[in-house]
Amino acid sequence: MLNPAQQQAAEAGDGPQLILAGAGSGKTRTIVYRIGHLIAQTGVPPHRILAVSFTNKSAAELKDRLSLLIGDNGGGVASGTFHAISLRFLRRYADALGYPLSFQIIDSDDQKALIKRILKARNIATDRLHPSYLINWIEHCKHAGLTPDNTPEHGWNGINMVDLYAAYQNELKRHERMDFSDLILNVVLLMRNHPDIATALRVRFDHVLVDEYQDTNPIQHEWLMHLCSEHQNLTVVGDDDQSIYGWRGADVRHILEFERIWNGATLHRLQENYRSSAAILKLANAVIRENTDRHEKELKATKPAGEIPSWKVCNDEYDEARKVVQQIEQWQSLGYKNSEIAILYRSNRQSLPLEQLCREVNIPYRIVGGLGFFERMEIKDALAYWALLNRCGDKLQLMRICNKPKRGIGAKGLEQLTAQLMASGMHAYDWLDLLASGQAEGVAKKLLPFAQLLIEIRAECDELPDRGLNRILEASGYLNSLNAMGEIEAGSRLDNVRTLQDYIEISLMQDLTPVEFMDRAALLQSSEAINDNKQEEEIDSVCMMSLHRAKGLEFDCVVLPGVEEGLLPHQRSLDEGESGIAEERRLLYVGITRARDHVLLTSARLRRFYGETHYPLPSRFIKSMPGDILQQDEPLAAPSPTPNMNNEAGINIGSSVSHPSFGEGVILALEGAGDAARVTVQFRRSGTKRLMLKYAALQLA
DNA sequence: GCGGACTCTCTTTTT
DNA sequence: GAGAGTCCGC
Repeated sequence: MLNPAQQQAAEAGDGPQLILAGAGSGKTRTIVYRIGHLIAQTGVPPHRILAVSFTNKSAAELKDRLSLLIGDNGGGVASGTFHAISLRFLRRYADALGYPLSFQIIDSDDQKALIKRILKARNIATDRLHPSYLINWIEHCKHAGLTPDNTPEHGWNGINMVDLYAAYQNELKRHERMDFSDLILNVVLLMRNHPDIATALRVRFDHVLVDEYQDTNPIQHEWLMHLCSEHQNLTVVGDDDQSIYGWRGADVRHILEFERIWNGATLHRLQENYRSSAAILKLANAVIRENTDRHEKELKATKPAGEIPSWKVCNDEYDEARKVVQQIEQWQSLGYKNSEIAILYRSNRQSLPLEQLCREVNIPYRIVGGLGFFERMEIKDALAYWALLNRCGDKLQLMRICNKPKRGIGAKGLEQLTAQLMASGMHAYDWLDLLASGQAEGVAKKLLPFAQLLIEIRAECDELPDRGLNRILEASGYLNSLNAMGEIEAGSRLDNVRTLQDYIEISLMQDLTPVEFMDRAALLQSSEAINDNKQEEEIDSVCMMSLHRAKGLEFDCVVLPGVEEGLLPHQRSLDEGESGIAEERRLLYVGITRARDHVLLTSARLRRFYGETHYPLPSRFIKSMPGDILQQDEPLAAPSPTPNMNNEAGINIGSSVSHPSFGEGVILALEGAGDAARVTVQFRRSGTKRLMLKYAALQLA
């Protein structure tokens, strides 16, 4: 079943184990077998084993495979994402941090709104401090394990950032909310500052296993340290070449220096790739080889050569979509199922033209990720109603829906309402009860019918399969307010609400409490893993998702669209310099190694982004793929030099030039001749411009 | 408080 | 280019 290296890793004894597992080398399989080995051969009780992963998808897969191997639903092995496991701990101990155990999680939308409110209250204009910059900075602190108390002073345009961090944390606490990073940080704080809790958590597990270890950030590292320092039974599996979460604070050094950090760690290497054809691996190896600062290694193919991957240059994103569709149809004719075909892009917005064309030619597709189901407005509204009805909704949720549908509460009224609610010191749902009992004053009177409705419906809730969701949405007039939005929009929103109703019914059949359902919704945010009825999977559809989301997955056929400068590598990472580019290269490597049989890369010469037109060059990564490992439909070097345009400077298409005010750029096109000659230049910083060659004062760079 | 017109930002990636 | 956020007149 396992090859010798996998078996050695799976059956290793106690103590820290580092499994360096290349793409497609049977990583998850090895982890699952190791867990099986611990239980069956070593006699470790299943519930004393903790398996940690990063994404819901890989957590779900681990669970599935464990169930297959061990049966009995994985036999009670504790598993989940860092965030989900942390939440489980916090639901038990968060009171030690001054949080009620019923705290909720704030999603990124509400987080942004909260940050904006804080900035506004302090008269800090968004052009002086951009909200998302502040959010990123705070997250950065949290990933590093810093609280407002021990964060070194940081000024930005004369603004004290640490103050804002503290204010944000206060607001969160006041609203009884934690953000995603808090989940991890707060568990660490519990373990740092509460020896009794630290001990309780530490003795809970005898073995801890971590998947995708290359993506751990310092706070997760400390989290593991606390749990494992005593028994040292930490098994980590990962691949430094697939580290793609640097922006989330992931630090490859945790895996590169694992043996130094965990004394006496045993190293296992899995380098045989069972997934991809030799031709695909050749391409992947060529790409990743260019990165420095990595474990020197090369994936070994176990499969025959197969088809050489190809690269197509397209005119624009629609032409690209057409070529992608053509390729998909060809793969279909070879007998590949849609579900074995994936389109993996760098940025979610790239899906738009692809979706459009797939719809036109009737290729069923499924978008994984993008705007998450639980992030949609109508779902957040409906959940707020439902949570208040089921006595777990909080102030933010009441504020969210108090004027949906319109109840005559505007900005002023909202302010008063918040003040009243805060002054009461009550839970939002208790306060509504108080209103219903006739204690409403001022604006609060406008909420009276709603408060009474809640009490009325609660009485029948236990009988209803969705615990009153539909009743409250109907009776409150919320559904009508959706209907008023126009047929098409209302239709899809109502569909979503109905889907939510299904999810709630499923969760109730699984005996989940309302709070547990809210947790699930907050952590999953997209709807896939919640979906037990396989309805969606029955439609055989092409998968579209970001490269980040594709990590850990595999498909027969993979399309990587947009292999261009500015997209892959992404513009934002270009600005970060070498380390940013190295991560982009790993991203491409991850993309290529998802494929078993076929890979198609595409680049567009013209691409529209927020209304602007760009003329990207092919990705620099293409240069590390010579013609014998990548079929190119176009010669890579200088795209057909245009005849001499009578310019002494020797400027041609593809020439790098510099302009006194626009800076560096690349020539995209030449037209006309002599004094009338014009050039189109794509400047690195100033965008694309069409200039008279004679006056442009361009210099060859 | 509401609705319409206007302006401006946005999306790199995820829990 | 779309959707959200802001401003203003009613």
